[in-house]
Amino acid sequence: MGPRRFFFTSMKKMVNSDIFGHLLKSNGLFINREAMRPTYMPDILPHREKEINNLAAVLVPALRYETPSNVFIYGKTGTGKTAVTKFVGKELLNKGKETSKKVNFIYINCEIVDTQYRLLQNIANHFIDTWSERIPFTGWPTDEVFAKLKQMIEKEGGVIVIILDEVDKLKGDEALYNLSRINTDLKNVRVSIVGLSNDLKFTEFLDPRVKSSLGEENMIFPPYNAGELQDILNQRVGIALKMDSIDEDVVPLCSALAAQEHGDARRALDLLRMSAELAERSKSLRITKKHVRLAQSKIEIDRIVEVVRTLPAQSKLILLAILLQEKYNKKTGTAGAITTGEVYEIYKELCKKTRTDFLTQRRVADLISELDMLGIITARVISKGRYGRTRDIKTSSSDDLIDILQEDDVFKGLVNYKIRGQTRLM
DNA sequence: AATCCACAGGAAGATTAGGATA
DNA sequence: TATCCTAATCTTCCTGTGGATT
Repeated sequence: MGPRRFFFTSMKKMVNSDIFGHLLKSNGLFINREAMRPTYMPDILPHREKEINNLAAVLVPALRYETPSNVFIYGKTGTGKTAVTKFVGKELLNKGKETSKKVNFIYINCEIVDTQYRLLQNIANHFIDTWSERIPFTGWPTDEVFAKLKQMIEKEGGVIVIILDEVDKLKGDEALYNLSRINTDLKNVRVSIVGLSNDLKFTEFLDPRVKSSLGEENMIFPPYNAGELQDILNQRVGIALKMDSIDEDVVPLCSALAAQEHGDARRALDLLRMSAELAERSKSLRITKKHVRLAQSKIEIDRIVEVVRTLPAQSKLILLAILLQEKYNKKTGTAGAITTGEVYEIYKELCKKTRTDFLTQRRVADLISELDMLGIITARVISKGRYGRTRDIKTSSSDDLIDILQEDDVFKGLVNYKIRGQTRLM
């Protein structure tokens, strides 16, 4: 053991290994980095007092062992649905403990837990330490899990509030139907459900029985306006950052930019956090508008890179065709304006090279407009008079997307693919 | 004013994939 | 495990059209 230990300690001295220590010491701008993460739960949620009170009013019967109404809450992303419900839930639990009432509060994100089986399993496993053995990931018939769940919560007693975040992601409405009727089979315990959704039309094509029983109360969270976003950001700045580490026009800028994007508080926070991190990395003493601009473009680029990376193969081939044509045009000095037809021809060539079978032009046209909607390219319809009507296709990001496509093994050989010198009118 | 290119983009049917059900 | 259902994907066939050219 001795020599080995010596080896390592001496290594440490030899190599310039204290990279983190160096970064740790360089006094950054943060006091509490966590406070800028979207998961952070502040003690006060600005501009949501009304929503908090409304929800609390609906749930308060739980503390008297009465069944609270089921609630549906709508609101776009970043309007504080999750934060408000979690906040109220926490308070409810506290009050329950204080008054020694049996109140349970379960939060489930249906985007992750998206089938009836896993939903029931998830709820049931909340009570494992109070009673019984765990329900396995798979194997049991669904109705048996349901029966077991009822048995378990009956034993638990009291009132159980279940939060279903992103309910619209839940597959099939059977789960909701069963849950909404669960109270009829229970004596000792009351269950109430709070569903969160960012899709206003969600209930429209829901089983009417579920709709009426779950939508006893409805709440709508409006988007934040720029001023409200400023208050939220300022609150976080106070917790997260050192004094005097931020220009006073930074928060208004972040708020304004996020307000344009439907008042999404998460966006605003991400933008601010990224600005702060960029400022810190560039060893600036204060966060300035410059950093916000940088952060904004970085977020945008990150988004595009992520989207491109997860694109289906066919779309990738189409995108590559566009990129190659663009490169070719740049080299030959041909002016922009790539048409659908041109893209399709190259796309077909690429498919032959990769031994992929190609889609029809009709379909490719749809995929092109899909790429347009994702913001990777811009494709607007133009008329070239006698020479027809087509789309004018350009990549919208100046960044080199070819590198990202190259990660895909299939594309390795294609990136240097030469477009045949085609003589084309105009 | 008439023509006509090179597609856009709608409708409907076929095919496929993934999940539910027996 | 087989098969059945549904939603997404893709094809086929189609009609429509802005504006340079004739």
